[in-house]
Amino acid sequence: MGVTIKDIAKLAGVSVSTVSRAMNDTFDVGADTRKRIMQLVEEQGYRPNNMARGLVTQKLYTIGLIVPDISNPFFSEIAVGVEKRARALGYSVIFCNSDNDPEIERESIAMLRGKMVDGLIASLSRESFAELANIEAAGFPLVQLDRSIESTKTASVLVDNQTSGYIATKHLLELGHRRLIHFSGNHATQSAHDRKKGFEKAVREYGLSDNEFAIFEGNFTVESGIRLFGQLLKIDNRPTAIFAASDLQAVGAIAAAFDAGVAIPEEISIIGHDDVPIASLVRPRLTTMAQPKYKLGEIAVNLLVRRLIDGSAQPPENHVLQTELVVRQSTTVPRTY
Amino acid sequence: MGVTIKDIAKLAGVSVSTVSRAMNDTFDVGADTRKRIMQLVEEQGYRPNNMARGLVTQKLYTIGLIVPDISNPFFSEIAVGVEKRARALGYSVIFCNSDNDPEIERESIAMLRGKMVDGLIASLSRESFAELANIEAAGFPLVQLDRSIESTKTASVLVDNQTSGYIATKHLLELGHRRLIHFSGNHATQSAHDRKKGFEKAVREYGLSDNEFAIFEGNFTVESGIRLFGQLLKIDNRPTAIFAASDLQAVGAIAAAFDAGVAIPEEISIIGHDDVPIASLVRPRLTTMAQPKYKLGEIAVNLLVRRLIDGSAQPPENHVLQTELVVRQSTTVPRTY
DNA sequence: CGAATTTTCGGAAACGTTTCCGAAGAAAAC
DNA sequence: GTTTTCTTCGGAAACGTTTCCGAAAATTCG
Repeated sequence: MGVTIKDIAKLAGVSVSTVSRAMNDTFDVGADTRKRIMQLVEEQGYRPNNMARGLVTQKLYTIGLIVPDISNPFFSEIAVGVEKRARALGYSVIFCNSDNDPEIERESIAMLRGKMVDGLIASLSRESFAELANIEAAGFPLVQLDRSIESTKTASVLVDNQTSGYIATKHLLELGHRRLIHFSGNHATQSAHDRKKGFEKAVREYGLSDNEFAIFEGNFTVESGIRLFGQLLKIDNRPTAIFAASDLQAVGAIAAAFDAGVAIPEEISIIGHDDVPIASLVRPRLTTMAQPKYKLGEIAVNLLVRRLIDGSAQPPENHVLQTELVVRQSTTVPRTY
Repeated sequence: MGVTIKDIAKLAGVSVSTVSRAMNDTFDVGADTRKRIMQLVEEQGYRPNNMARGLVTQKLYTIGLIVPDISNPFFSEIAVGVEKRARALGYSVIFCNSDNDPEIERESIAMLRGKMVDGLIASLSRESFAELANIEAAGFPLVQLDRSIESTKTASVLVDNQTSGYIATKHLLELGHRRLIHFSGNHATQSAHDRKKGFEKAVREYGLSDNEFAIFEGNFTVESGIRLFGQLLKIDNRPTAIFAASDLQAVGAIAAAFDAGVAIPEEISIIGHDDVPIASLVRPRLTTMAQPKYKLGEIAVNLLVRRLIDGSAQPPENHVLQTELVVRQSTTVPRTY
């Protein structure tokens, strides 16, 4: 359709290869011819066809990004981190929503590979381990995002969810709470699993007995928070504090509390996880564990392009970032009766 | 790297073209040879290289998506709409954040075209009209998203922002409010412009005098809502109702109101725009104009692939969707003193 | 059974690049 | 002035497909 390298070559009266070299190499072409060529390029608005180029160089300067749901504020912030950093390095990104569905994940991976993306950044469900083994075996560059897998063969960037859960819970315990509940996240994810582990560890460490804490299984959504809070209202010996696996969940719980007329944090303290934008908007402002979301995305692409450039010379790095407790208004000391 | 069509051809003892036909056409190849080939394909895990294919067919089955900020819940919902619909139709999508920066927009468009995406869905700033003319002239398939441009040569899907602003304002007026303020959106966007128009129209229609309404210029962010509300507190003859150009802005205003101790909606009614998820989470629940976000994305890709298939046989369609007033808790009748 | 038609397939060009190799000419060395 | 070395360039192969064209084989028809 557009203007091609042949057109430029013809116009400049040189061969195709000379034009190519003029555009890529810095040597091996005369100064005046280069100038002439570049001028033509400018005039004609020539842009090399990356597909043709990719065919021979095996590099498309495109990376794939697979996340469960890009409308989830947690992932959308990661996505902008990925996109911005990628663009700065000359890459562009194809994204796919997986809905945490292993079937869609598999499909997306296959599609992306067929499209010859240079590498993949993915936040996969635990069911997709087999698929990951394939990717590894084929030597396809991959960095795991947010969700760790056991294999040490693949690069990853993730947060230390276990100590994050531990610190969140400890915050509650140190305030004096002794009846705790954890709203868990999607059990298919490693991070939900780890946060729960952290909760349990803290609770054990403080010597709480089995009837002093409980775990409500849920997922990361607002609806889950609403539902779980409703459930909580029905039990006797109501807890004085909640550790929600996500801010969305926590915000849902706060809304439900408001509607049920239970005062936050006076009657029940709530701590969330992630520090998404809503967290500081909701009243009371949500105490939460802040994830370095933007940074997660950034580091992921750093790791990936390093791998793309070095090949597999270096062993894969596994970055684990720490979260940060940000205390706002939704947690306080328990009421003394 | 992987297994190529030649390998399959060799294994099957047929020519390359036969393998190609076996995979694409439904005729022109014997039933038994086809079966043999397909079996090999399965065994060897062969997937055609889309880049090579795209080179000859000029179709990559990839579309570009340019939005100002994918972490904005409005756009992220649109994004899942386009991604899901695109995937259903066999396309994948490359996305770019433009930050409403014409420079980045230009860059992204050039990059996307070099990558030979089949078409483009974009939500561009008004400054990029010149660029659009180029795209049109080059016959590059484009559908304008959410933001209209004057040209009728390009397909578009957008909401009727003017009547949306009109209806929102009318809602306030019908409740009895007579001192109104509009928090405007990013002036670089057409939609902000149109909503403001709608506000003005309604306000004139109800015969408000110049000192009974005002417009505070801002943008679509939470911070803008907070800042503008602070500004509002300083004026005498405080308005009794606000029409905010976006929910984010409205939510910011509600938070600021909460902090300043002004009761919503008793002292000031607020209506937002978009109906993003936060709107129903915040207390009081936000009255707002619901945009069919997911649908916007869906229709955009429908329009685009229709164009991709038909070529420019059909004239470009311009879909304009209507918003819907959803009344929640943040608006009520004005207090009578 | 021969001719006409249909089915099934292979060869080759093409898509737009990059890159290897070698050649021609200019500059440097002797 | 001849040989050697650089510099600058062109030719051609290659990347992995699709698709056009034509040929061989198989089928149908009279």
